[in-house]
Amino acid sequence: MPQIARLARPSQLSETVSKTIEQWIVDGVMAPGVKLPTEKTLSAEFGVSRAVVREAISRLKAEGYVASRQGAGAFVEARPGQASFRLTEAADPADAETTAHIFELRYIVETAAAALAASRRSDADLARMREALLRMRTAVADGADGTQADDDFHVAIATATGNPALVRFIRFVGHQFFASRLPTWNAEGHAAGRAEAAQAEHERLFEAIAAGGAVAAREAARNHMVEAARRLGIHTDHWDPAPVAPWDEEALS
Amino acid sequence: MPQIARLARPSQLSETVSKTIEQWIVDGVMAPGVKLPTEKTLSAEFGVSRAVVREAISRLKAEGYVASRQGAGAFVEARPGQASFRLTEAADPADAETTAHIFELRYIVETAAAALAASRRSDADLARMREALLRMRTAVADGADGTQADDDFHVAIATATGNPALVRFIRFVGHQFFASRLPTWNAEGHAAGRAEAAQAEHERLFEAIAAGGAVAAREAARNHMVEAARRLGIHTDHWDPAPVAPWDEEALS
DNA sequence: TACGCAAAGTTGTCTGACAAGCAGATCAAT
DNA sequence: ATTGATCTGCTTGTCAGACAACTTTGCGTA
Repeated sequence: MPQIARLARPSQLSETVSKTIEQWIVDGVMAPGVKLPTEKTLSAEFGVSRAVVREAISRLKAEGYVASRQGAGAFVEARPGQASFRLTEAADPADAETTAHIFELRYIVETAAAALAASRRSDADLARMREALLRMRTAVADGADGTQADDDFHVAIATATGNPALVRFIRFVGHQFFASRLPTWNAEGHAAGRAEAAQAEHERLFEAIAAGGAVAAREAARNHMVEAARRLGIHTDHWDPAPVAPWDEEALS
Repeated sequence: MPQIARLARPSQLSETVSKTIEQWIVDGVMAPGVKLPTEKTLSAEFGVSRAVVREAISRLKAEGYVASRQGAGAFVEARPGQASFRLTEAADPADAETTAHIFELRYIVETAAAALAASRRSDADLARMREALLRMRTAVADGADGTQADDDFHVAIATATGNPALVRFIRFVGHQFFASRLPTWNAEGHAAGRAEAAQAEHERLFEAIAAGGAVAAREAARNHMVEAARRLGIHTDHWDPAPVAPWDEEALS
């Protein structure tokens, strides 16, 4: 069955206006902190109604490029890091290749996070991981749905890194690809032993992090992500194996 | 001089509506592909004008959570990966700690990208890197601004990975933190030898990638990112050193 | 010079109208 | 029975106007 592509719709005026202003900002034509032209001016210049301009500015606000103050105007956001980021182009299909690329990025970040979690985790972090692990153990034993516990386990690892940007990224990707955990945890996954295999990987990952072994944690996470990819039919041969090395763990303290 | 916090403004109605609907989506109350209530219904339910609802939906569209079709309605986006991601909370100040966290994430991704670029790069990729390198060489010689060439060099490396998600991420973060390159390339940076030092790091990174050495590329990128962080006053002692190991490079082919 | 106030300007919200497109039902032709 | 055409009702996209809430500017007074 060939992938049926979505029929393209004409862009809305508000999207066109929004993209144009975004380009001004990205190209540096409008610098951070600078005030945008008034809605009245933009309406006249673009030849559209004020409502269209307002919707365009709403888009820019949602994307973090612009902040507005009633009575004062709309300003280019000056704080770096506020703009939003998308893993894909709007026109990208939800195909296997796109998913594989994102999964590779996820692999890079999650293996690094595991190593960091091993060296930075607190008792509270470990308790959080343990709790999620227990829920997954129960799910395996009962043939039940462990996807949420699986997600929570990964977020707990990210939390142990103490880096909010990492937490936000891992949480975001985990949610966007929540469906990727279904083949592991659905009835078929249980019957085929995939849930049990995933759980063994989780247990190993947890042991490494609890033991404070950054190298072991990295390797356990790497293995888990590779196996997870395999369960989804994603090829991983060309992924960076993130080499395992003799390691001086005292240097991490 | 203490950081002066922005005075909080009341949320706009459209933002409140938008955040509420986003929560429905994130919590799974509204599943991917499902049709949102009509604008008329949302307007009545939230007790706001239709214009506010439209602005809220414009926000959700900008964030990739929703796609609308004229005459049909607005639908929860079914394709994973379309939603947008922000590295920070809207209320986060643009302080050094936030920047450091983001820099660490960038470090993780860019060091991995360098290793991948070394094993996957094409002649065209190398030409692109060389071109950017040459522009930076000229900037060092002339005491000129090399920030754009610096950015282009990093994007060329990301491009060599062949992973569009990596390219998008590195390009995005590079643009958001464009200002982080100024201390290297401004007059003071030239006078203090920072531009020259950065360029030496770039040259080493390029040599490793050109030679196809994933381990050497990783180490060169790691060193460059750590030095770049130091130039910005960011502490890197607790960063994952991404160990260098004896490596079987045949396994990468 | 500093403060208070008014006026002008700007964003936020509401309302109403019409255009453009979609979904579903119905009917006719094959 | 299936396909194509047409119609109707509904929904989103855009426009215009009005008013509320807030900000900025300019002027007058102490």
